[in-house]
Parts: sequence; structure tokens; C-alpha cells
Amino acid sequence: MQHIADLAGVSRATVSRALNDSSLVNEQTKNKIKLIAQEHNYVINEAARNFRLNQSQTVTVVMMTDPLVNQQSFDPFFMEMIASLLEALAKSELDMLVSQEPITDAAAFRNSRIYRQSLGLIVIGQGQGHEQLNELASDKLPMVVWGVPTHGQTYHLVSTDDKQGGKQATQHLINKGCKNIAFFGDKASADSELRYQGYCAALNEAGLAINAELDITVPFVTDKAKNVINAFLDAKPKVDGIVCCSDLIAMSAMSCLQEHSLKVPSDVAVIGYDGLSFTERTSPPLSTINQDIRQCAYKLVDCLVGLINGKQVENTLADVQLIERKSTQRN
Amino acid sequence: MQHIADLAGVSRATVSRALNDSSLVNEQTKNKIKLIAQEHNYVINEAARNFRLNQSQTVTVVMMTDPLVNQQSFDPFFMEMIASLLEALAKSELDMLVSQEPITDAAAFRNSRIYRQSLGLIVIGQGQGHEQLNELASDKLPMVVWGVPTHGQTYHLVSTDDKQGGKQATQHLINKGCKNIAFFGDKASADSELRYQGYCAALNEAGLAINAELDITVPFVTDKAKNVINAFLDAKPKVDGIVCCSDLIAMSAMSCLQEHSLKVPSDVAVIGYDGLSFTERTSPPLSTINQDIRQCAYKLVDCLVGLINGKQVENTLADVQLIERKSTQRN
DNA sequence: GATATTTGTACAATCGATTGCAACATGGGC
DNA sequence: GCCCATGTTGCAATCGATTGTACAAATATC
Repeated sequence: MQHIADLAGVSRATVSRALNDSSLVNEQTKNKIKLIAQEHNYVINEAARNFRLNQSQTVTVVMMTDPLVNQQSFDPFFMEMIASLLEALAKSELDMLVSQEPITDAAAFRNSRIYRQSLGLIVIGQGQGHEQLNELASDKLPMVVWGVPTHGQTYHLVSTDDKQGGKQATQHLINKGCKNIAFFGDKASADSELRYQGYCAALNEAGLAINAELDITVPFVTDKAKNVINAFLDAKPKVDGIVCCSDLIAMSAMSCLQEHSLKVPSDVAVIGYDGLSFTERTSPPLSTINQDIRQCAYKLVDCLVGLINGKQVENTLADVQLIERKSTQRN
Repeated sequence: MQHIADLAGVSRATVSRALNDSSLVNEQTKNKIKLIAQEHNYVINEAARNFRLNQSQTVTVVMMTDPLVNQQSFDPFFMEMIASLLEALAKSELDMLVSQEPITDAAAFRNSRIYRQSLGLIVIGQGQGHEQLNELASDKLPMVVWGVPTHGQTYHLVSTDDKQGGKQATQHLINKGCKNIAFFGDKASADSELRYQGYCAALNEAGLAINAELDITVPFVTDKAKNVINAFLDAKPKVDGIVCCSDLIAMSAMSCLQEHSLKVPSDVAVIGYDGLSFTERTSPPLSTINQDIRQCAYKLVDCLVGLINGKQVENTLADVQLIERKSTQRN
């Protein structure tokens, strides 16, 4: 910067102001300085700038649940969320840091580097940390949570309407003529619980009984899913439709059904949840409840940027929508 | 830090040295200072530190190909790579920044913030930038590329043996008794070209003819894949096996085959490529050539860290391996 | 006891930008 | 011709850490 200042015949102060478009600098001088800076490939030292301003351009994304399925791979839902956040933050010229360590102690977290030196926080999922997050909500550090509306929650939240989604999924199967609809999911997670409520609501409205034997706890992400599903099917249950809490579970379900010589969807119809793109490539193509992860990521970032700029922001409850996919039978 | 120094009755300099485990500080003093720092929840200001040391802990990951399939979602292969890099870098206490802008001009890139203020570079794919990367290879900035060994390449490279992979995939189908094996992929990308060479090599070794009509250009990632595949199948080709250049293509292929009332694998066997975890959930489960993305990500990071520490590092050509998945017929 | 050596600590400069305040120039009003 | 308002620019302090050098204290050597 000194070099640029010398070339322009002004002081460092003026260069700094010129590059920051300060109104204190003459237009002409400003343009001249900008030109010289450009010509000499000057790029500002962000480290120095951030240090001086005592700020950072880094937003930390905290994963409250373990996105690691096993030692091999990740849950595509979380990956799509991460990738979308990456894109959305980049558009706002923000850097992204990802922390895989859930917040388990608000007080300790306040002393962490993440807390002290981030511009803001995006928290993915609430995990077991609802209380901790509530505690952090009153701090100055901007924070937005992706999760499920919870009793007494004071932090800023972006969520999708899980109950509505569960209902829509179930209604879709009812409309297809299913009478004995199973629910595959793990209600230990709050979103699944809500989806189950939607499932029950849809059955009630349609005058169908809720059969506890068709409420199956299928783990979200592990390989155990298939074992549970196979055990269920081995008992030859009376079932003609399955509402699944994730597209992955739905894929496993379809695979197991076909291994049991049951045709999808004629014998048993299946619907997934999440709207992951590979659902259009399954056989048969899988209808699903789309959460529009990308749009949610943008909402999270919008909300956070709003908070950073000191605006009042409102919680968002995004709608979900059914994506119906049909097999095109050929020949 | 001044505060800690006062409390310990020493100068800032000593505190700094103590926290950095300098041998110039007495053990006793060191411990005392560390204790006090801990008690007072002191965390070092990374911004100031990095500024002073004129370094950063940020590694930039540059995507040379557009991972965006469309406005909705991302290629799971790249996402898994990103997520794995994230994990691997975190283990080395490095931050990760992702740039979606391919390097198209080495000279211009040298003036970018990314170039000037990153600790190192991990480049994913070569795209059209082989020459540019070669130019950057001689710079001081540590750089590792994930890609395909290329003639005259001077940059550090981590890759998998695509030719071997294509060969293995094809041999697997040959072993299953397939005689008319198609190749689904887009040879515009160098890795697919290599896989095709492996495919040809396997056919040759088995004494099978290479039929140009079974060499189908299927786009990697777009929705057009299904159209191309359906057009191919509509012509009722003589085919009993398909080597696919990605798991997504394989999924589409299986879906299209089943829509054409062709049974997988009895009528037509299919093998994928990448080793994505959802291949175990397809119906039927999809055999695939595993690239072990996670391990490759670790190798990339290892290699980069080596370069950062001034070590000599060697290029890596990782083996791929067949994952065979079988349908378990029940009832 | 005087000097040499080792060890531990403090002083102060430094990194590259920002910014309050002072200083200066210019022009208009009286 | 003097004063003041206005608009521009420069000076110098500042952010929080690191580190070369100087200095002080403790110990060793003769």
C-alpha cells in the first residue's frame, strides 16, 4: 500500500480511503489511485484488514448431529446442505468454516475460537443442544439455526413444515388407493416425530386407523436399515404403502420390497422425503417430499446476514412440496 | 495477552513464548502462564497472529469443473470429496475455503486473493486448465491436484487408476458371462477416456470384439442421461452388460432398463463407478468400482501438508477396487 | 572476590491496514 | 485583506501478536 501511495503521490491513508470509497477523497484522486492499484495488481491484505477492524469474514457452520454415516461416507442431505451453504455464503462474500463438534456446553463454547472469531453462526440441527442454543441466543453473536420449532425456543430458526410434509406424503399414498400405510423413520429425531404427526393426521382425516404395527423405527443412515426393513417384511405384514422419513430409507425400502418379490408401486407404494436429486434415477423413480435444501440454505444465509447487519429478522417456516415421479413403461 | 502478562507478573513477550512452548522460557514460568491463561479463558487472536506471521491457516479448494448439476443439486461425487476434504483438513487444523471458479488464466490467478492469501491449494479436476496448472506448478505456493495423469504434467497429482478401474469393471461383467458389453460415459472428460481404454483392454484380453455401436456418450450429470439411454434401448440393441462411468449413470441405466422390461442383472448386467454409498440401496444393489474418495481426500491433504512443510512428495496413483453387491432374494 | 558464562525476561520494533484529528488549500463573503 | 466554511489530505496512533536484541540475575570459574 505504501508503494501505491508513493506512485500516486499521496499518503497511505488516502489510498486506504480511496479503495474503501470514502467520501473524504476527491473523485479524481480516488480514480487515479484505483487505477494505479489495479495496474500494479495490488490486492489488499485481508489478514491485516480483518485484524485492524477486529472482525472476520468467516461464518462457522456447526453440525449438531454427526453427518458421518460410517467410516465411508456422508448423508447426502447434509452434504447438499453444506454445498448449498457454501454457495450462498460465497455470494455474500463470506468464508465458511465447518465444525463437526456439536455444542454441548454453552459456557465452554463461548470461550472457543469459533465463538470468539466468527462473524456469525449457522447451526445445522438441534441435536441435544436445544437448551444450549437458547442460552446462546441472547448473545451478540449472530446465530441462525436450521431445525425444528421447539417449545420455548428463543433462537432464530429456519425450518420446513415437517408435519405438513408428513401429511402430504401420506395423503399422496392415500390418493393412490393405499389403505395400510406404514411409517418408516426414527422418531428420536424431532423432525421425524413431526412427520409422524402429519402421517397420523392424514390417516385420521381419511378415516383410516393408525396401526402401531405399521409404525417402524428405521434408523436414518446406517446399514442397519435394511435389516430392520427385511425383518418387518419377513413377517408378511398387510401393507400397501410406506411413508419414509428420508429418500435413503425409501431406497432401502424399495430394494427390500423387490427382494421380497413385491412390486413397487403396484403391490406396495413408497414415498420418500428430502427431494434429493437421485430420486429421479431410482427404479421406479421415487416420489418424494422436497425440502428444497438449496433454498433453505439461502434463507439461512439471508437471515444471518440480516442479523449481522443489525436487522430484525423473522423465523422462517418453509413449505415443502410433493415431487411426483412416475415410471414410463416402454415397449 | 497484556492482561495475562500482568497477572503472571511477566511481560507480553514471555507470555507469547510460553504459549508457543519456546525453550527460552523456564518450565515453571511456562506452566504458570498456561494455567493463568486457561483460567481466564484466554484464546489467542488468530487474526493478529496470522497477520504478524504473514500466513494463514486457510487452504483453498478450487473446483475446476462445475459441480452444479442444475439449479437444484450437486454431484454426490464432488460433494463427498468436499466433505472428506473438510474432515481431513480439520484434522490438520486447517481451514478450508472453496472456490467454484476454475483457473483459466494463471497470470490473473496469481493476483487473486486466493492465490496470495492461501496456505496452499487443492485443485479438484483439471478441466481445461492443464497448461495453467503446469504454469503454477513452479510457484512457491503448495498445490496438489486431483485429476488424471497427463502428458507433460509437472504439478503434484493424486489420482486413481482409471484405466485399471475400467478394466476391472468390464472384467467383472465378462466373468458374469456377458458378451455384448456397452460403455456408458462421456469421454470428453479425461478420466472417462481412460476408463474406456480399460474397457477396451478387457474386451481384447477376453477375445471379445469392440463394437462402436455399444460405445454410448452419456452425459455425466444432467437429466439428459435418461433420454440418451432410452433412445439407445429403444433401438433394441444386442446388449447384455453395461459399464457405466458413474454410479448416477448406472442408476439411470437400471431405471431405463427396467422401464424397458429388461431384468437387471439377468437380462442386462450393470456396473457403476465411484463407489458411492447409496449403491447398496439401489434395487438391485449395484456393483461398482470404488474410488475411496475419503481416502483420496486424506491423500490430497497429506500431500499438501508435506509440501507446506517443505518435504519432497510423490504423486499418488491409488488403486481402485471392485465392490460386488448382490441381491438377496427372499421368500 | 572479580570475571565469564549461562539462563530467563523485558524492551521495542514490526506486520498492513484504518481512522480521529490536525493541517492545509481554496474560494466566498464581508 | 482578513476570516471562515468547506473540502481534501497527511500524520500518527492503533489493533494483538511475534521476535531480535539487550539486559539482568544466577551460577560457574579462576
